[in-house]
Amino acid sequence: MKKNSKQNSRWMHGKFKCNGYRMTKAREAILDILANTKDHLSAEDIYLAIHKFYPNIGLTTVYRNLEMLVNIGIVVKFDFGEGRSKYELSDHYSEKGHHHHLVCKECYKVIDYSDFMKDELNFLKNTENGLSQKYNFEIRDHLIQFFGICESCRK
Amino acid sequence: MKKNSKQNSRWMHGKFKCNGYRMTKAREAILDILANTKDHLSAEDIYLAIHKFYPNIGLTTVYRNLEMLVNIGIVVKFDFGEGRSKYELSDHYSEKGHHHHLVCKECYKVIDYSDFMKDELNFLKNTENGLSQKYNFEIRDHLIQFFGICESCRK
DNA sequence: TTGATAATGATAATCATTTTCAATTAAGGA
DNA sequence: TCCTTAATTGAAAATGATTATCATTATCAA
Ligand SMILES: [Mn+2]
Ligand SMILES: [Mn+2]
Ligand SMILES: [Zn+2]
Ligand SMILES: [Zn+2]
Repeated sequence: MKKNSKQNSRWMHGKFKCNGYRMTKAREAILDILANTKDHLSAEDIYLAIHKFYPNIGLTTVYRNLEMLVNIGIVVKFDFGEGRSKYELSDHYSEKGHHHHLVCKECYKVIDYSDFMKDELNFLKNTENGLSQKYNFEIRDHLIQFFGICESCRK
Repeated sequence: MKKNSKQNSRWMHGKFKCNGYRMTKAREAILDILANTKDHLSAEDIYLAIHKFYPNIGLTTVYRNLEMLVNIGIVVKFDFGEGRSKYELSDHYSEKGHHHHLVCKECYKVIDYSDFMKDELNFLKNTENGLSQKYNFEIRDHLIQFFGICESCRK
């Protein structure tokens, strides 16, 4: 596992405790993997990565913990159309910060972008206000994705 | 099935033929169901609806045809986080026109909206231009969804 | 150190979606 | 209308991701 395992476990400890959860090796390891990749990983990807260091942590545990981490808002789950979910640290806990995705319909490559966020914010502020009012719907999150063909698939 | 089966089959015929596909009872029926609902239906929903009129059309056929209809752009497939895909006539072939969705995280109710499309268009034009240029990515579609809590789940 | 209980792992079960393959059918020309 | 042929279909089995079970283990506040 990477260098900053210790730090991670520390700042997470609080978050976990106040939700009635315990800090375990598996959770530490999952967060570590996610904190040290720029990719969007499947449950199995994470399982395999962890398996090298902790061969006794099972795929089931990875699934269970990912669900929990998604619930408390530390991890985000995505469906890019591949037939299995991909996970990533949520904006607030990631170096990436708030961002969205370009998804290649051909090879499923995913590109993070955080350009034009000023425009987005502007658009969302107005739209979210209007929608939540009109439909009496309390908006919590938004999902924005662009689908198309990536550079290498175009050649 | 509903009244306008005949019309549907007619305007579709052309689209199918020029793609090398044939017009079959199953396809006619699927389009009929989709054209006459405001809901977002799962493959099984569609299968069950068809089954009343054509008890010999199987779920497999529904899946196969939905995939084909998605490929030629007549139907759109959505993942609202429920664990199974939902289908809807694509904007161009639906009375709804271009729209997006509010999805309740609690009960998975889906609300169609087509408000603030002027703002959206404005935002997208600029953003899509910038992104496709910067990442050398040919944008084909966009997905915008708002997640939150619906009126009845809030009570 | 200990007790209550959260968490785990191996396994089996679910469940949506696909694959297989032999039988059927749509469509265009004779 | 009749034929030919390739597209389409249905039943059944297979796949593959995710979840449920349950006995065992680990965490952590007291
Ligand atoms: Mn990302
Ligand atoms: Mn819709
Ligand atoms: Zn690609
Ligand atoms: Zn709801």
